[in-house]
Amino acid sequence: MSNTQELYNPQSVEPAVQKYWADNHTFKATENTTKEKFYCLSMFPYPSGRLHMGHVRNYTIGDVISKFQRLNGKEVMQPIGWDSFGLPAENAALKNKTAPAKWTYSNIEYMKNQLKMLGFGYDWDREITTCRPEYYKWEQWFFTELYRKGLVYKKSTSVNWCPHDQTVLANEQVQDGKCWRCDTPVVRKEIPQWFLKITDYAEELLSDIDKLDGWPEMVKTMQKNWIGKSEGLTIEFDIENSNEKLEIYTTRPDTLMGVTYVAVAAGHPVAIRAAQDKPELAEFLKECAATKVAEAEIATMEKKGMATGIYAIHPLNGRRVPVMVANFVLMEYGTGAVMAVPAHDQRDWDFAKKYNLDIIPVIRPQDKTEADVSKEAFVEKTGIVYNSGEFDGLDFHGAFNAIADKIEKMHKGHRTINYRLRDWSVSRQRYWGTPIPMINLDDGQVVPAPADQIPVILPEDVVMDGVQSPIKNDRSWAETSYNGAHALRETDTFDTFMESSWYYARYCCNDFKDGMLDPSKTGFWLPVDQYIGGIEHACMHLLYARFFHKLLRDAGLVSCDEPFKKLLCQGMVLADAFYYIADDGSKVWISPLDVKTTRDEKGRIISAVSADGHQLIHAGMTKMSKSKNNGIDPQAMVELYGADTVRLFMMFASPAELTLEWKEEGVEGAQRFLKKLWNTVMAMLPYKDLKLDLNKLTDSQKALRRELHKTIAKVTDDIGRRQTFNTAIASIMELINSMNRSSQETDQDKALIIDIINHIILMLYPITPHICFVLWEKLGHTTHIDDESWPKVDESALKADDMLIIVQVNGKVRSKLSVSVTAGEDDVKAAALADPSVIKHTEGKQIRKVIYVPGKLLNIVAA
RNA sequence: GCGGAAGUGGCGAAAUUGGUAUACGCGCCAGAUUUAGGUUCUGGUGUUUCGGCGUAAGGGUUCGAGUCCCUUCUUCCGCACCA
Repeated sequence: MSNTQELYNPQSVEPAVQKYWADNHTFKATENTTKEKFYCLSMFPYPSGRLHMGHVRNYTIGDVISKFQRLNGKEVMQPIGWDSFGLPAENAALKNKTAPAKWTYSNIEYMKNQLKMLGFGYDWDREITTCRPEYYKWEQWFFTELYRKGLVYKKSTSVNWCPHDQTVLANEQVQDGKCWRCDTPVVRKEIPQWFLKITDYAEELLSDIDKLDGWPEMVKTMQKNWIGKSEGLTIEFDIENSNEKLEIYTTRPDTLMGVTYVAVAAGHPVAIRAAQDKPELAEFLKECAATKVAEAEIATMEKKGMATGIYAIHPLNGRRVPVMVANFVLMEYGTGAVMAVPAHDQRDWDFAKKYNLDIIPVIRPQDKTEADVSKEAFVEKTGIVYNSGEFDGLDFHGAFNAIADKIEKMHKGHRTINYRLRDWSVSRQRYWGTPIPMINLDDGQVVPAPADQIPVILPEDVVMDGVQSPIKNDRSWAETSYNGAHALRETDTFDTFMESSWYYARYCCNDFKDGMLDPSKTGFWLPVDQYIGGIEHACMHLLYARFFHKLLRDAGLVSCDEPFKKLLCQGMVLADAFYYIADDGSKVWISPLDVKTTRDEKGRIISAVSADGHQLIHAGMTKMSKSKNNGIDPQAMVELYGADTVRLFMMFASPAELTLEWKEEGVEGAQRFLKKLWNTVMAMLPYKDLKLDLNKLTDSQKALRRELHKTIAKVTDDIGRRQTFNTAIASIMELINSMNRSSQETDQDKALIIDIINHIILMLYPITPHICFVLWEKLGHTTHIDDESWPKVDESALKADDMLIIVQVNGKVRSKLSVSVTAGEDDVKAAALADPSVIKHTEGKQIRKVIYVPGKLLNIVAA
């Protein structure tokens, strides 16, 4: 390499290319009807202050897909915005003695520049910031519309309550059952909240999952399970010496005759009434209220219960069964009461053993006369009913129907389709969110805010006290009037999932002033062709957005049934974590950037030492986090290696759906690849105008050109269909390796290499756009690479004269034969049987069978 | 607890429809270049008693299994107020 040759310097290349894109509005999307549209969307970031590697991974994937589709002739819209309401802003405001709004806006400014440094092709004219009234006013308007349609209601539900601060806590703010601010034990408390009737759409949300061809199976399965449709029976139990009824729901009516007790939630009216004259029960109800409102918490805690002293009457056999209060029964699910069949439900069995309740088996295995329930419950649905009088001998379905018929005839219940999905509680008792546009009149009536009071503006210049929302503290904010009468505004704000449920639609018309959405624009762009985000959103965000989309459709604002055609869920970003134990016994975590490792001959890490000389323990690869001090700052990486290197590494190191392990050596490898590419192009520049004559190719030139076109086919398929970006890059690397090994003597050789280089640069452009932009220019092209087309496969180049046949004997590879593509099965068989290695392994044996997979493999079965 | 994934060399991974296990990269080893270190270049790199054996463990289907079926183990993600 000559000293005068220009070196690869991403720090000068990248800002220049980014400036060109900004000046020329290269990535502006218009409703250009001559091209097919492609809407590519990455989940918008919460503006936490700085971009993290998870963002960079998400947005790199989105940008690669966008630039690929662009070269494939699509009108691509790739927008970006800020999911800017939320809890962290309140905490940060308190810590930094500022206001959530101010903190949020300055974060947005900072992060916007970080996004620009990475070369993402966003249409910045479509930017959305959800905490701006121009955005949330439409959300408020829409909510009042839903209220008028009867899709909004108010009911009481449990929240985490800190008795000391007199405030509601998020699950995140409850640590070990205590308030994170004051360490007071947290209790559950019932407060009235606004709900959206997502259950009205449960059936459609479930059945439309089958339309989502472009979604990963696992996400669809998770959503189906989340919605949790079941068919069962609602049954009324009479209460002894009372007119009250106890309503329960079961999916196992076949076991009804085995009910030995009924369990109710601690908040159930029957439990509360029973506790009035039983102090120990009242004490137990209090204990039950002392847990967090998280399902995982409740499902894994010790199951506890207490008898109420009340008895229910079995609707079929009249048996007196005790009513128990159980800490694992939730008021939020179903009716807040369950029937218990300890013989055929493991949780009921454990509970019955613990509290000495009867266990009566009523289902036996098909091949036995009795079920053994002495050690565990018999939970199979495949058994036969017994001990159940007239229902004896029936199977699950037979018993289900017979018992359901009987209960319905007795007017003691009815068949019910039930969903695990619960209505969406949208009220939050926090400040930094969209004010709920409802008004409480002095006479107790609640009405939606009239159109002329929308937007209900959230004041931005506030002082946080760390406990109570400023709009709850400031009564004057709530003061309003309704039809001339005095009234008070709702001071709760919306769940932030509200904003993220429709932002994708607003991007189509972010400056539209006459309504929430412009149907002519949403009709053009929607549905989103490709959505990209983390798997952690599989159930909640993606389900809420699908629900909202159907609400928007029913309001005539969008015209399709589903918002996201294709979905890609990217994996987390991990990094090495190292620590040493300090004198006080605590772990001191050292950033992987400050650790020196030594390896043995195999490359295993044998020791790790920190910059200040501490021997470190390697805790393995874990999710990047503050607590383990293993977060890698994307900006520092871009400054050190350049955006193209960071992007290349991210796309190459693992498939998009799997976790990505951040390794400095790997990043260096990506940079080495780009340097080599740069140097190769520089060295070939003098020959850039040589033309390839396809009629005069030698055999080895034909072979290399075949490899080029095979690579084009593979990269096109890998990026466009399979979305396996890592293998696309690997095959480009293989092509470069072959090219470097090839002869470079003649003008034809050099012309072929120039041809290959031009194709490689086009294929790498979606991944490493800056270097490709510059190299394309240097190769003398008169148009910019942004305006080029994706390379096409020349089918004639793929034709080969020979093919490789794998020859196996009894399934083990014994030989590889190169035969003419015209060879048939008999030719291949004859050649294989003449092969010395095959002869050696078939000697003295009889050939029983020969299996031929045309053009690929021949297996000789010999014994 | 419930629901969803993942497990292949020293490491990240590849093998797309049941048909060559380990492509590509990292690391490591050796050599060349360099005053030295780094850089760069070239070659090697699952294991082995050289028959084989090898895809978390065990079993099964098949001419043929990383891939399909059954059992078990381990790790990760979500569980409704973090976003």
